[in-house]
Amino acid sequence: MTLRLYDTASRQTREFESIEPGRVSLYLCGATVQAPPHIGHVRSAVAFDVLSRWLSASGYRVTFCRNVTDIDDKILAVAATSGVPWWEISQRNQRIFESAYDSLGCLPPTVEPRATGHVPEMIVLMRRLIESGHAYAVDGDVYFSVQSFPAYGALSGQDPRNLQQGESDVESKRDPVDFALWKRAKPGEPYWETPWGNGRPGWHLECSAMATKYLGARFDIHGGGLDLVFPHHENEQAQSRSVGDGFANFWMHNGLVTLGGDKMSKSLGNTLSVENLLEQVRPAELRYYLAAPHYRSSVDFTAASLDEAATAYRRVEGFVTRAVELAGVGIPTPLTLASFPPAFVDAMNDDLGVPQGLAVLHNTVREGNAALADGDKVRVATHLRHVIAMLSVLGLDPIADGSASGGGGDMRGVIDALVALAIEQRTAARERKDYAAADAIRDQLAQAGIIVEDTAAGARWQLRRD
RNA sequence: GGCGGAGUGGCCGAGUGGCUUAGGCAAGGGCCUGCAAAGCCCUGUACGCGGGUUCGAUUCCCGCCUCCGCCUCCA
Repeated sequence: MTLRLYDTASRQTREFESIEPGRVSLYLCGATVQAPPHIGHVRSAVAFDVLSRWLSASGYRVTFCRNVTDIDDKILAVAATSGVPWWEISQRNQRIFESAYDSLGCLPPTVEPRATGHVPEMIVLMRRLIESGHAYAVDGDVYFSVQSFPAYGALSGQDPRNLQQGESDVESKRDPVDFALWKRAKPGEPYWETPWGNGRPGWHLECSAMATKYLGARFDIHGGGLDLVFPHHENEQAQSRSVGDGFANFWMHNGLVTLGGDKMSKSLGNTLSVENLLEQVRPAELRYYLAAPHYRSSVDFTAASLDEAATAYRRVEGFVTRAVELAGVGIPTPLTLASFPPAFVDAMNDDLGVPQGLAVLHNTVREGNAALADGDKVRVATHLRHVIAMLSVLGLDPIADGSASGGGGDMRGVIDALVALAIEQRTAARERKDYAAADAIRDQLAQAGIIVEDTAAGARWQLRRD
C-alpha cells in the first residue's frame, strides 16, 4: 500500500503523489507568538512532526517550512498593556515556543521564516493582486476582493453569501466579506513602507508570501489546526490562486485539544501551558499522549488520560531498557520502510494511522518481553530494532532520553557504584535467607527513589520516574 | 441561519456489512517470585435513540437526540 492522506479541500483520503519525485514540500502554520505555547499548539507541531518523519522514512527528502507570526494585533495589544516593546514580546515567546518544540522532540523545520522579515515579498504579492484586479487599496489598507475570485469558499465549503458579518471596521471595504491583506498603521504602531502607505502585514498575506518564497508557487502539503481552515487557509488559497499560483496540493488539518469539551484557546482563557504539563509528566510521556490519538480526532484533555498515556509509554520504555541491557544497541541506520513491521507501514500509510500503529508497537513489545523472558537474544534484538524504529517515527527515543540506561545523567557512575554496594548486601542477605534485612534495604532504596527488581540475571535497578 | 465533525465495553481509543469482532489503562484470576516489582497467560461481547435496506448492521439509508468546531483573533 502506498501513502494516502486525507485532504481537507477534496474531503477525501487521496493517494499522495509528490509534485517532484522523491521530494516533499510542507508548509505548516506555526504560532502567533503573543504568549507561551499551550498544549494545542504543540499537538499541531507533534502531528506534523510525525508526518514529516514518516515522509522521510518513506524515502522523501522533506522541505519543511513553519512560519512565525511575529507581528499582529494581539502582540501589539500585549505590548501596549505591558509596556514591553512588541519585538521583545515576539522574540521572547518565540524562544519559549522553540524550547517547547525541542523538548517534545519535534525536529527543527528546514526553514522557520518570520513575518516581519518578508515584507518585500508581501509587497510583490500585493502588487500582483492589485494589478490583476483582485485587491484594492483604501487609505493605506489593502483588501482582497472576494467577489473577484469565484472559487472562494471551495476549500472550506463556505458560501460567501452565507457568511455572517465579518470584521467590524468595514466602512472602507467594498464588500463586507473582503479581507485585509495589509493594515494601515495607527498612530504609535510599528509600520513598514509600501506604495499604498505605511502599515503592517495582514495574517493571511504573510503565509502566502512565505510559503511561495520557500516552497514555490505550487507545493505539496499545507497544514495547520482545524480552526484555521476558515478563514485563514481559504484566504491564503484565494490570494495565491487568483494570481495564478497553484499553491497547496494537499490540505491537512489536525484536530483540536479541548478541555471539558470546549476548545482550548487564549480567547476562552482555558489554556494549559506546556510548561505546566511538563511539571506533571516527562516530555516523552507528553509526546506519547499527544501523538497517540489519530491526528484528525479531537482530544479532550484530562489529567487521568495523560497519566494513562504516561503509564503506557513506560511499558514500552521498560522493554527497551531491558532489551538494550541484554542485546545492546545496534548501529543506528537510516530508517526505511524495511525498518518496520509491515503492519505498521500499512497503518501509517493509511492517513497516518498512529493508533493502529501503536497496536503493532504494543504487540511487538509483548513478543519482545516474551523473548526477554526466554533469554532469546536474537529474537529480543529483532523486536528491539522494530520497536526503536516505530518509536523513532513517533519522535520518541528512550535511549537518547537516557531512560534506557536507568536515568541519572552525569551522576550515573557515582550512583551506580553506591547502589551496587547496597544491592550486594541485599543479595548476601537473600542468600542467607534473611529476608527482613533484604526487604529493609530494598525499602530504603525505594525511599531514595531507586527501584530494585529481581530478574533471572540478578537484581537490576532504575530511578523512579514519577 | 449556513458549513463541517463526533457519540464504541469501567476509562482512553481504533475499526469494520458476517471471519480468531484492535491496542492501551484500570479490574479479576493464574504463572513466575522468599515476598514484591516487572513480565507473560486468561477473563470482560461494547458500538446515542427510533425506523428502514439486508439472510445478517455498530458498520449502509432515513429521521431524531446530544455534544463539538468554523462562519470574528485562534494550532
